[in-house]
Amino acid sequence: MENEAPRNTMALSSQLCFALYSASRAMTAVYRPMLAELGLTYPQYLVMLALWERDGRTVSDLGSDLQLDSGTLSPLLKRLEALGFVTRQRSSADERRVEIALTDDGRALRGRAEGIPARLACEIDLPGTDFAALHRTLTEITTTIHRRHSS
Amino acid sequence: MENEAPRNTMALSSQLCFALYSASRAMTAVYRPMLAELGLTYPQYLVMLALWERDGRTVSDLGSDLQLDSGTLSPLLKRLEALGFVTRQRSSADERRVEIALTDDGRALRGRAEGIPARLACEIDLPGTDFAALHRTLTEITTTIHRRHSS
DNA sequence: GGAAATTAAGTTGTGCACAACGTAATGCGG
DNA sequence: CCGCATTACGTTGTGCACAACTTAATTTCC
Repeated sequence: MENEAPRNTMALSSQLCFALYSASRAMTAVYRPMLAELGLTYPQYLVMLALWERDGRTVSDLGSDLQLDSGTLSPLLKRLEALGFVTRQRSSADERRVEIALTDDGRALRGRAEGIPARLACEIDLPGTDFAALHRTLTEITTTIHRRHSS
Repeated sequence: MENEAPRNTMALSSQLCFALYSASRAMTAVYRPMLAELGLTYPQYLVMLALWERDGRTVSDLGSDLQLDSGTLSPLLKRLEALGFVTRQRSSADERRVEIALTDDGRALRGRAEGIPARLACEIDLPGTDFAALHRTLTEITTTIHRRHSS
């Protein structure tokens, strides 16, 4: 009972942010070898997921989905283009925009990626864990932060 | 009812990993302006938290706390040394080790950082959310992944 | 005691994140 | 229609993450 101030407020292990940061990196590490088989990094995989869902988006469309700016996406998309998975083309209607479209190889990659969510779920199988609730909570935190920050 | 196959398995928004990744980045973004007042980045703040808890650790001690390797920590610790918050000194007992110790400035910084967890909690206040449960679940995921990967 | 394995840090190179800035195209108010 | 703000994308620079490698010190085992 040496101190009755709020207990452990500054302990690394008690920080929610650190738990998030650690869990996110650990999860990415599980994906890494699976994605390496496809030749993708984890952020590249997220971009491909967005494009498989809806093809032919602009850089800023993708940016608002992933909450990434052009400083991150521009070089990433150039690498995906160099890998042959997407094309980058200036819109003729609005020369400021760059349309990102899947190539045949990019579309074909989806088939090879389809097993990943299941393999992942298997690797992090935790019997007592409600992943749906976790997903909801995380999404709510994220959207709340974004809402407050943009106001 | 267009399709009875596992619904949305490949949708970006349904990926737990994406929810983790987004929440972690959003949370870090909330910290950034507060930490900027102290002159720290977020990973530097985590290292300082670890040192405030126990001073005089080696690089690999810190690495096992934060799950970071020397490739990340060595330059980060050099920057903390340049900022005047830590010293780096080869152990005389074992010349391979480098002891990281807080300077007076480094210890003093703790006082200025003490308000941060509370300010943070205020910024992401979500009435219906059980943060303790979230913390437990995230920690369990992280430790499980680490346990399985090291085996 | 000495060779070989192990451990601790550091370095190099790649790829995010993100801030700050630059450029060019578009929209818009007068 | 013209100046000016806005939008879209790109570039530059800094700082993580992480893999792969290097160097040097220590441990282990014969």
